[in-house]
Amino acid sequence: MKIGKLSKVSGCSIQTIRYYEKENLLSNPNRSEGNFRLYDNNSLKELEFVKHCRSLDIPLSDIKRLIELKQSPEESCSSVNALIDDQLKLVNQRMIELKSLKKELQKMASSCSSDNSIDQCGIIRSLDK
Amino acid sequence: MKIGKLSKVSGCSIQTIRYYEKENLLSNPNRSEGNFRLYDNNSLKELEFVKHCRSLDIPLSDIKRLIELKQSPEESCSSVNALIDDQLKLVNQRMIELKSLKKELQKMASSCSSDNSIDQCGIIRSLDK
DNA sequence: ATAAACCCTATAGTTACTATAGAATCAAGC
DNA sequence: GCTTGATTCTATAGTAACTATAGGGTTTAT
Repeated sequence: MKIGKLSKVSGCSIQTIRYYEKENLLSNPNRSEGNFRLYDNNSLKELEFVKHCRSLDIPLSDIKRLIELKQSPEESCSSVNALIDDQLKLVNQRMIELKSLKKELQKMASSCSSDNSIDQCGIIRSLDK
Repeated sequence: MKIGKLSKVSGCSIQTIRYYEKENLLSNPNRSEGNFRLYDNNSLKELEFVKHCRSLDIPLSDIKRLIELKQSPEESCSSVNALIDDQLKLVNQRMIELKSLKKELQKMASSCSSDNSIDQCGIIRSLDK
C-alpha cells in the first residue's frame, strides 16, 4: 500500500509517517518505479508500535531505544522496565503539578464574579500578588 | 537594577527576561549610557505577574491578553473569568489523560519482572499489541 | 591598564509535529 | 493520446516557550 492508505489504516497523518521515517523509527520502505513509498503489514506493525508508545507519552528518543532493544531479543529487559518506570514517575510528577494548578485556578475562579470591573477583578488581584 | 539583578530577584533567567520583552510581555526598560537595560520595582512587578501566570501554565498569548485587559480597568472582567475557566478545563482534561496513562503504565510495569529476556518481556509484548 | 564579570544582539537548537511550495506521478475518463 | 484531478515526492518553515551559543561591547576592581 501507499502512504495515503497507511495513513488511513493507522490513523497517523502522512507527514507524521514521513517524519517518523526520517527519525529512523520506521524502516525504510520499498519504493515504486515512480519513487512512491510502498508499505506492507509489517510496516503497519512498526507504525502501530510507535503510535502506542506515543499514546503513553514516551518520547521519540526512548521509542528509538525500545526499537533497538527489540533487535536483541535474548538480552535482559531490565532497561525496558526502567524506561517504563521513569515514564511512570514523570506522569506521577506531572499529576501532582496539575493538582496544585487546579486548586489555585479553582480558587481564583471562585474569587470573582464576572460582572466586576477589571479594577475589582478578584482574578487579576490574585495574579498580581 | 540591571538584568542580572532582576534575574536573581525574580528567579527568571536572563534570556527569559529578554525573551518576554521581545514578546511584549514586559514594557521596554530604560537603558544606560552603555545600552544596558535598567529596571525598577515596577519592572519586577510586571515580571512577577508573567511568572505567576506561567506557573499556572497560562500560555504567553493569553498572558498578553491579560496584560492588555489590565490597561482598561473600568471594563468588565468577564473575559478574564472566561480565560481562567478555559485554563481550568484544559488542566482537567490533561488530568484525565494522565490518569489513563498512569493506569496503562502501571499495568505494563507489573506485567514484567526485570530478569526476563526481551523476547519474554511483558512490557514489549503489551506495546506490540 | 588590564582582567574578570557583566551586558549586548542575533542566531540556532530543542520536541514532535503541522503546513506549506513547487514539482513529479498516477488513475480515470474522453 | 490527452487531460484532469488525486496522490505523492522533497525541502523548507512554522509552532511554543524557552535555552544555548557566538562574537562582540561595557563596567568594575585591582
